[in-house]
Amino acid sequence: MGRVSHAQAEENRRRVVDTASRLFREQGTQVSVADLMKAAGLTHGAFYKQFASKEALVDEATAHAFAELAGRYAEGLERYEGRRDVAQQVLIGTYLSVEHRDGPADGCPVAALASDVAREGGGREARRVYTEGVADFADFLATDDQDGIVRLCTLFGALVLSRATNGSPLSEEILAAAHAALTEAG
Amino acid sequence: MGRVSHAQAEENRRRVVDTASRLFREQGTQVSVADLMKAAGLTHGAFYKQFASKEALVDEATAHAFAELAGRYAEGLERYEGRRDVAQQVLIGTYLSVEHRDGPADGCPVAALASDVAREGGGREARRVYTEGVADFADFLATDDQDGIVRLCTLFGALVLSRATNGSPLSEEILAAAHAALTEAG
DNA sequence: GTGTTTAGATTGCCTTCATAATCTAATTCG
DNA sequence: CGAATTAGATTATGAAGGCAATCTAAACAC
Repeated sequence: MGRVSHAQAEENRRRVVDTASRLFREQGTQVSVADLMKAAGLTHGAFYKQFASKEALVDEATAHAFAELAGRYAEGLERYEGRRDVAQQVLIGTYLSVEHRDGPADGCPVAALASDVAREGGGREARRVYTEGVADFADFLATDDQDGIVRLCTLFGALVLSRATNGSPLSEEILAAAHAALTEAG
Repeated sequence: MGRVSHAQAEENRRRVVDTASRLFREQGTQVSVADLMKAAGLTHGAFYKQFASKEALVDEATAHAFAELAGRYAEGLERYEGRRDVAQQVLIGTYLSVEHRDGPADGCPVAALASDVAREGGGREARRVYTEGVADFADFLATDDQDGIVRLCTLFGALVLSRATNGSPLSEEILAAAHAALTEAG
């Protein structure tokens, strides 16, 4: 109840950010501070000792999610030793999987946060981080004869549409069609 | 202000649905009943004389938005006398315009409602209507040598990403890149 | 070890939400 | 014209929202 060690407090803070970054991706940034803190195993009153406002947390959680994503494809590039086309194909395969569709919480923040970022005010940190993440992702997806931006649109669009149509067979058709298109002329 | 004529009441109801379909596309389905009714020129108390619940209105407004969309490309097909490729190119041009990016309120519901529909419960009417709309849209976009689903993913993905990155030059780059890709091998 | 600091809990404030009941006036129907 | 109906306004209710003040106990500094 009372106080807790510096180390513990920092770990708690990290857990709040991590939980937020997952919950925001899953349910949107409008999840309540109370629900969020409950999910992190704390009470909502503890929140404002660590964060200035909910907005500040949204910014921080967004950055956290994008840092994770950046790490993931840096890791992929490293594993395939600069064979970028192979790393791309592997990523596309997992990106367009039903697991990714059904698990937005630890999935791509570009897909999960698109509408929240779009509806936020224009001058926000979250938007800057998001835009940077989109640019990096597009760079990663570029091929010799195809624009990375266009490939990202297709990849991203397929995931978001498959989520919105989930429950209908169309959802899987979307994943399959986009996968085929993105792997043929890679 | 007491009662109002049958005709007036029906027109009011229509205005509420229409306002809702615009506001939901612009700000998401979590806009409050009070704000919605104020925008429609009525008080929030009047709402429940016409609609069973907010959920019911979401369903109805979603269907309304999609009916409008269906009308729009039916009209396009008609205007170009079955020249489907021409109708497609015209639609793609307006779809990937900055006007469409900046005006979600009377824009494509597939793009505007994607995340709201995805986060709604699975068994909802809005989701069924949405899925049907996606299928129809994909059919409309198909070409001889390209899958309509994939083209829809690219088109839709570009618009949503350009909205989320709006304010950065990347936003316009996305629109331009997708436009080029979708018009070259049409 | 004593005193200060502080993480987290508890509680409360004020706003906003969806929904409902009551009130009011006008329209519709006989 | 008069009675019944009803659209919309007003007001109420209870839940949930963000945020802040206070409380408490443990961790640190000395």
